[in-house]
Amino acid sequence: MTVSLAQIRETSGEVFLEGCPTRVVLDHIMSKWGVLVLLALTDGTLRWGELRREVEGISEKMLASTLRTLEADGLVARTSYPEVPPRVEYALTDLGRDLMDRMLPLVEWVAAHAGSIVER
Amino acid sequence: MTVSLAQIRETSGEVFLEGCPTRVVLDHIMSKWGVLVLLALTDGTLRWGELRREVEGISEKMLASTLRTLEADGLVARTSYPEVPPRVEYALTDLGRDLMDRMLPLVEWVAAHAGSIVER
DNA sequence: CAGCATCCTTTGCGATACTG
DNA sequence: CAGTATCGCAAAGGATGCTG
Repeated sequence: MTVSLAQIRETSGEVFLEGCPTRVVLDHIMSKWGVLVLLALTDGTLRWGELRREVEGISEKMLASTLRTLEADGLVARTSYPEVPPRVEYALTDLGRDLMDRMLPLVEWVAAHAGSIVER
Repeated sequence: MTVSLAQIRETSGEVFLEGCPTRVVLDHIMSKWGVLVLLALTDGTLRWGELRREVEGISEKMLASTLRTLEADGLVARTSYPEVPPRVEYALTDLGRDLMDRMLPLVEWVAAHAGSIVER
């Protein structure tokens, strides 16, 4: 056992309580589009249009709101260049990269097992 | 860097494509209630009622459907004892424990950082 | 106790059209 | 190009009541 649930309870014993900050952040980063956007940015900086194409199926509305949430959380940095036509780039912050270091093993595991899980 | 996105692309290069199995499983285990139920069961076996009380705020309907999904995915095992009154226990399967080994570090990180993230 | 069925409200989300 | 605004529907989810 490398990690214990007890440790989590110590750090934030409220995980199972409504309105707990952990639940809020969990909802952001583990949302359908949240993970995919974060995952896409793990590759490196991407522009709005690239992001939209990379995360297949995402609507402009959802991309916008997902990015705004992640930016507000300090996980994604938005840089806009004062050019014409406008160019805006999105990248993970240090915090975001820190997060993805923990999330990638999980996503890897899922990617490796998803096939056999779904085919039941 | 311990893991790379490239590895994920190799394992399941379709993560960013619609209908990809990885997306489906991701949606199950990273859903609002999915994580919390899995997390609760990391402690050990729980009965229906205990689960309902542990995961504060979950409705019977959502607990039922979440458990059915996770059971169908082979992550949670349901054991019903032929007694009166009925007793049903839920526990992680080996696959489920394997999954949680990867998810706990992530949840731990979130629990540790959620406070400072939300207060922005 | 451990659920399922039903109804009904709320939310998420897509589609479309428009702007700096 | 990189968004915002508005509409409308379908799905998520809550409340309640019923059952083996």
